[in-house]
Amino acid sequence: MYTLKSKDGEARRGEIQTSHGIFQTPAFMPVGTYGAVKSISPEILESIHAEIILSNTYHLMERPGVEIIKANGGLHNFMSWDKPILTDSGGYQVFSLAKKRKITEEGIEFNSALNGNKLFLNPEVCMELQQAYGVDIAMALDECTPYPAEISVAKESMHLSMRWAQRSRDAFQSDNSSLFGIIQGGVYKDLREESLDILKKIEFEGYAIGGLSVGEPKDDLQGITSHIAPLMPANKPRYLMGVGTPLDIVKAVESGVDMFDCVIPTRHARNGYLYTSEGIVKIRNSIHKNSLEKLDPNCDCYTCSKFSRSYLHHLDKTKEMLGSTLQTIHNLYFYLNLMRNLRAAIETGTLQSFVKEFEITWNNPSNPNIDI
RNA sequence: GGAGGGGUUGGGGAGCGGUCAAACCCAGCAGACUGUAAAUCUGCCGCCUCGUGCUUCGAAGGUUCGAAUCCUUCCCCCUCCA
Repeated sequence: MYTLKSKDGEARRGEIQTSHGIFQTPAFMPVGTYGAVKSISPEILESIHAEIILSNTYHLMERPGVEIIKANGGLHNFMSWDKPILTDSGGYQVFSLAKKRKITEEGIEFNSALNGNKLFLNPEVCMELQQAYGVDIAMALDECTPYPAEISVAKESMHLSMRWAQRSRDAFQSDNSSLFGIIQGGVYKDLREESLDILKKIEFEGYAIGGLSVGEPKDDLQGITSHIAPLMPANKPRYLMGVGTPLDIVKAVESGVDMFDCVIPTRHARNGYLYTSEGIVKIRNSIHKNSLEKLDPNCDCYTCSKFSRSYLHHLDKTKEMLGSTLQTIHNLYFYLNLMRNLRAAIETGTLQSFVKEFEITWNNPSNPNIDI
């Protein structure tokens, strides 16, 4: 499934084969929680060269429900996207919907936010759902350990995730899709190593680092990632879940991570927070009201090639749907383009200088337009 | 001409003797957002020398310890009847 094409330091340039085609790594997966990347169509996704997207097992289970997706011929057909799809298991919802769920050894009980119905998710159900959706990459059910967590709590939580990982593996049977295990262990390196060892013994088609970017300091995010990524199997994909800012991603690629997903480009786009070659542009701010400039003079995306900042500002202020669409196109283009540039840098062995250059804009406290 | 109802801080609109610089919504200004309960949320939004400070609720008088709130006159607006 994974083919390594070249390396530059720890960084890896590769590609991953799925039954819905190949995608290049390092890869960024736009998030389409409910089977749609918010505000843009699959056609647009293809036009900005998205090669794989992420969707969500739990949210799709709640709405529209697995039966409707099955009746539509699977998730690809349902949403008319014929490239690879990865689904998160719902493990993150254990964390983000903390007030609405109960965790036991057996699984997770959710109280639906929609109608109060009791929903139940355990590794077996979770695997069954993801296989019924027909996704290319399924994730093991895990508990995303919150931050901060005492070492004893993080350890117990990690071990639960590992038992669930074994059950996920046992329940997952498929010839044309893959299952990834998820490393937990909070900000504790020894727990992370232990978690990885357990998962390696179980054997998955890929391995993910979970439970990061949940509020921990940047040093922990980078520290844990750079520590654990190089220890992950070299012949399989490495996926850092839920990360992150452009700088987070660049750093993690340097550490040898292959796959990313994050709501930042899409959610921030809808909130008028846009990534450009010069830093952040908050298009909602009044300073852009009269600007005839392009959003990013160095960007080739549809939004930047056709519209002025004052138009984007206007769309955002009037809450026109087109504003969300154009801004999402731009932010995703920025992310996908960044991944392209990273891949090219690894291929040519110039990642170090690429990162240095990147940090001039994105890791410079004296630049007001950044997001460290 | 007759009968009623109104005029409140940018707009809409509460308040109807003290707890009112005055709810709430919109607009405006800024901030947040990392495996999406998020096209969402938070803060600010009369003035200043920032305080038991000042000036506000159509205008001017009055009652009262105290008025956006009660009374009088005036000026506008709206509805209905002629």
